[in-house]
Formats: sequence, structure tokens, C-alpha cells
Amino acid sequence: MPRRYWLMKCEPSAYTIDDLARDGHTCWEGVRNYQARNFMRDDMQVGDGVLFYASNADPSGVTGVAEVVKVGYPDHFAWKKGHKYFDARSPKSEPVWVMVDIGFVERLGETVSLATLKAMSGLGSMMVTRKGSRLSVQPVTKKEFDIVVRRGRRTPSPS
DNA sequence: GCCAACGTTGGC
DNA sequence: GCCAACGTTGGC
Repeated sequence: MPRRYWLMKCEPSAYTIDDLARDGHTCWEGVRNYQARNFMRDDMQVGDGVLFYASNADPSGVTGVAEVVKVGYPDHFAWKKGHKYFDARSPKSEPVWVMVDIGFVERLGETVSLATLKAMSGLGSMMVTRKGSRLSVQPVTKKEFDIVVRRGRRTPSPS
């Protein structure tokens, strides 16, 4: 299976690329959308590249690179009563929701903002640049991945 | 904080 | 199966 590429969104109030740099790896819990779930469950493979996207940020955009380090497995947060990701419809016996683990690869020296993504050539069909695109896990092409990463490296990372 | 766009739910 | 109502996402 050839290496695939993804964009994964997260609000900075929940988790940032700096958090991932500190932790080394993390589980990507809380995805409660079937299309996103299917990507994680059916298509993600260890080694796949991930654009780490900060949503609801100032500015929103790609802040770093990660990679898939563990393929889809049950999101056990769905089993925690009282937890915000608890979902009675996803019991241990028949899990509905899935998560993957991602590992830190690099922090981009320059956030590639949504405005930049929209303005750059070659990214016109990227899902995230399209109005109303709310999917939190999206496939991207290798070409798009490379364009974004190269742009983000234009400014050296401070670390 | 506003609100448009979207996904999901549930009545019928 | 249709679709209105609702809740959520996320840019601005």
C-alpha cells in the first residue's frame, strides 16, 4: 500500500503541534463523524503523512507535520460515562468510533494559513480550501502535502 | 459572538 | 424515504 496523506484538524484549545512535539505521540480521540471515521478505520496506514491543522485559531492553518503510528482501533473514550466523548451507541462489544495514534514529525517554521492555502496554486481542489468543508479528517494528495510542507519550511522552525 | 454550511435526528 | 428542526463546526 503506497503511503497516503491526510489533513487532521484540531482546535488549539484542545491540542497543538507543540503539545505533540512535547508528547511525541498521541491518540486522536473524539472523531464523531462517519466519513472521518471511515478514513481512519479503513484507509490510514502506519507511516502515512499528516498535515496538522489548527482550526478556530488565529490564524487557522497547517502548523506542523505528523505521521500515523498506529492504525485504527476503538475509541475507548466513547466508553467513559460522563466524558464528553461518551457515546452509548458505541459499546465495547460493538465499537462504532475509531481513533488512530499519530507521532510528531516536525513543526513548521511558518503556519500555512487558510488564506495562504486558498491563494497558492496547486491547492485548488484541497478539501480544506473549499467553503463549508467541516470534515476533520481529510485525504490530501502527495502533491498537495509537499506544497504545503515546503511553504511552511520557508521560515526555519525555531526549534 | 455571529452565522452559514453541514451532518444527524426523528416525525410523518 | 422525505425533509424540517436541531446541534455542531469553524471562518470571520
